[in-house]
Amino acid sequence: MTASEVQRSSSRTDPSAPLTTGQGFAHGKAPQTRVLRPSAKVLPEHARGHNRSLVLQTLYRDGRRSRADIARQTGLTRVTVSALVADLIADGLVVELGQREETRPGKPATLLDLDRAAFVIVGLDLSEHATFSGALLDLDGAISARAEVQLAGSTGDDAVQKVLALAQQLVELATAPILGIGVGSPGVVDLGGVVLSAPNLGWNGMPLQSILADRFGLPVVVANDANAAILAEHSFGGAESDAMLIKIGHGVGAGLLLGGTPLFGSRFAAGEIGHVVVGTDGGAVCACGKRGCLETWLSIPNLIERLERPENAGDADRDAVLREAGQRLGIALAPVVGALDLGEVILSGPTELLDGPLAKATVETLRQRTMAEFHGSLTLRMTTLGQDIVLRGAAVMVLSGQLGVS
Amino acid sequence: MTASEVQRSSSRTDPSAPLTTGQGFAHGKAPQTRVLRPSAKVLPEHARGHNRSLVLQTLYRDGRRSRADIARQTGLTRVTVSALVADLIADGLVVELGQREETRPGKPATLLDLDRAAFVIVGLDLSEHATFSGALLDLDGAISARAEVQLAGSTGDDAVQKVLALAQQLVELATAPILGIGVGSPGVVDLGGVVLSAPNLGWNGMPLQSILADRFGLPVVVANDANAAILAEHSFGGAESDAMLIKIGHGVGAGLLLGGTPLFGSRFAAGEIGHVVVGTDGGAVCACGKRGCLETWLSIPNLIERLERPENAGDADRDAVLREAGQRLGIALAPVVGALDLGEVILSGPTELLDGPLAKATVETLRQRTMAEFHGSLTLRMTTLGQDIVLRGAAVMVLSGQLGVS
DNA sequence: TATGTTCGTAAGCTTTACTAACAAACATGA
DNA sequence: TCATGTTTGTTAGTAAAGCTTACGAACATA
Repeated sequence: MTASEVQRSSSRTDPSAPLTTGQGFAHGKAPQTRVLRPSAKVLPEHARGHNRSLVLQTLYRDGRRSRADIARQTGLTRVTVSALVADLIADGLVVELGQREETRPGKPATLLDLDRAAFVIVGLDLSEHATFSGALLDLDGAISARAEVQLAGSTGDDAVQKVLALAQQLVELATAPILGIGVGSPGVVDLGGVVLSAPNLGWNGMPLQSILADRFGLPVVVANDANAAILAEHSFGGAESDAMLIKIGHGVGAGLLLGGTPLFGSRFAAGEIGHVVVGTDGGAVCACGKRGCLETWLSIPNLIERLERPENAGDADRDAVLREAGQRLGIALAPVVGALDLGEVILSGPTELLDGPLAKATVETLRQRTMAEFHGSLTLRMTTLGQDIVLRGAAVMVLSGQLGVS
Repeated sequence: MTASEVQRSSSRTDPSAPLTTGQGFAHGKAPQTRVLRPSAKVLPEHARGHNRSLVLQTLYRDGRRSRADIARQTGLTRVTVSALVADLIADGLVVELGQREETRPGKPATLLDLDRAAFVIVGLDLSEHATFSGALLDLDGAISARAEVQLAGSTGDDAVQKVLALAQQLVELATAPILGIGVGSPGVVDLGGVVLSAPNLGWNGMPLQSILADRFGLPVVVANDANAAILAEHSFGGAESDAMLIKIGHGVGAGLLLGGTPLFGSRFAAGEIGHVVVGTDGGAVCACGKRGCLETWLSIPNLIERLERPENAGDADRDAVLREAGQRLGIALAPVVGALDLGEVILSGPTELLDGPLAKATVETLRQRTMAEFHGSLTLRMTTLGQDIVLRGAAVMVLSGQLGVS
């Protein structure tokens, strides 16, 4: 059975459309600017899709449950759950595991679970400076194979070709049907997976999602790398529903999760904080022309440059540099944390630089500059997902879009 | 027909529950922190409520339409629209206006409209310093009667009594059934209308919504004043779906609308930016103990105090004071505007102080400190709704909660 | 006057999830 | 040992929702 057969089994033809009506990442939220038609009509079959996702999500998160268990947990009846489960088994998404061992009165339950080996997801991370990396992930987000291509200075269509080659490698490695391809790209990406602007790659209005969908005939989701990262942190790293992830690398970007939903912004540029000016006391000149942009304080190349200066050779000097960077981050984040009432801020990037004086200074500055009574419980921590955070976020986007699960 | 009969006609008993399943303000979004049951099951009747709201919304916004017009606009069939409209007419929400005058082939259409005089809304604004004000509003948000009570230093339960007295006055003034009571309160308000913290009124965990609902037996929505204001600006003032409203008065607060949905924050304290520290160069000591809080620069009492100093008597000096306040606001907002990719910032407060050098300096500072290429099209303007913005926002909350309309 | 168009409604169908009822399979206690 | 109670999953029938098809009414136009 192939992935496309799964789609056919629901008599669907559009490969990029979600299998269910779960709140898909790329398809769920319309790019509403000033909606004329406030919301769409709802048909009974939409409710069906929602409940299907609900069952799937229950199994995804808690696994090894009987139909009766699911019924109790979701509030649906056993009859309805049976019907939905039959659908899901027919689609190859759910399998019966046999009877429950546990000894208790009544007919023994037949345990179910997501067939976590039935599908794989292709995840791509385009956010590193010199390398495009990719992986095959299972439905739990575990990585079973890796691949990468060197960018070697490619931009524009050449860079697209590298993406296609990388995806091709991974598709060929797959030993199970592919549920979809998720891509975390730098820059500004709209809801249709068009990279509106990624200066380092020379992309302006590059329709990456369509290009990949046309090439592979699979569902594809393309989104900003930091947005992917915050989704990964939410699904796999235990992040709260109101959280912000700061991705510090060659540049500085952020992903925002508000009420469990990623924020895109009015021009899809939410989280682009690298060129916000920090403080009222000057700072270094930035590539963008302004003075004191967050990136001049915090990007890894800038940090390393300052750390390698002769006058910063000592441990105390090194700490001072990191502390100052952390303070600047705190100054920039304080208004955001205050205005959004965030519960959690997560840092992603090189641990050896971020997880120490820098993070400590950031959280201290945040506490000093916001209302302690409300934000005293603010958490700041490093990501627990390491370097694979974007890859795993890309998988979450596919899971969310195709199964309504996350 | 009374308002409570409307509810009974749908065989509903809970007066605080919405008539429809529209995305209600107070009831729509669960206070999700880490949801165990991801989302609720969906029954066919929920779809019905949604479509009912859809029809209502179409009539609310565009008015004077036939059943066939609505069908074309919503995508529902004429048959379904007829059934929904029959429901709405039975509930007294919609009336037939007679046949369309316009001469064209075919059977003449019967025009429908919301019965905009059938209900009134009680709106209360508790955000002023010395006065609670209230109004009766029709479904279009127009004010037909006003009332107010002097606070006279009341706090705690005394202040609640003043709210009840004000509401009582307005309820007695009503000449049509009351759709509900909307309240804009200062401080932190949770989704159940409990005022968690409003220092000036001495409220801590005050269940204002329940108190009002118990007293009047009507649907009640209580929310933060700035949140109410941004909703008013969205519904009546033409604000975009990603916008922020800064309410400057005795304190400084903000309301955020992201993707058309108000933001509440992880502890319901979203928008509480008055005590965020601005800049890196000190500033006046604030009542909260910190230095350089936004309120020390921008609150009206602080502004007036500085303007009335002898050394600021000249026009140029006055402008300098206002300009500095505007710059400080811009410094605080820049990271927020950048991170959220806001399209629009709206100021609410005394026009004579805000709408001039202050607003000009704010927008200039914002442009200087964010990425021009993305935020060059950022708009900053005064509210068009004047002093009644919170009252009208309170009405929007009731409309949204009871009819799924806004 | 005949024709075509549009509106609103009636009748019947499909889909959905519900309730009620039941057989199967187990534990438990008399 | 056997009757009883419990739990599971399924079958059958019902209610609600929106759909398609069809039709009469009311109009404009050739």
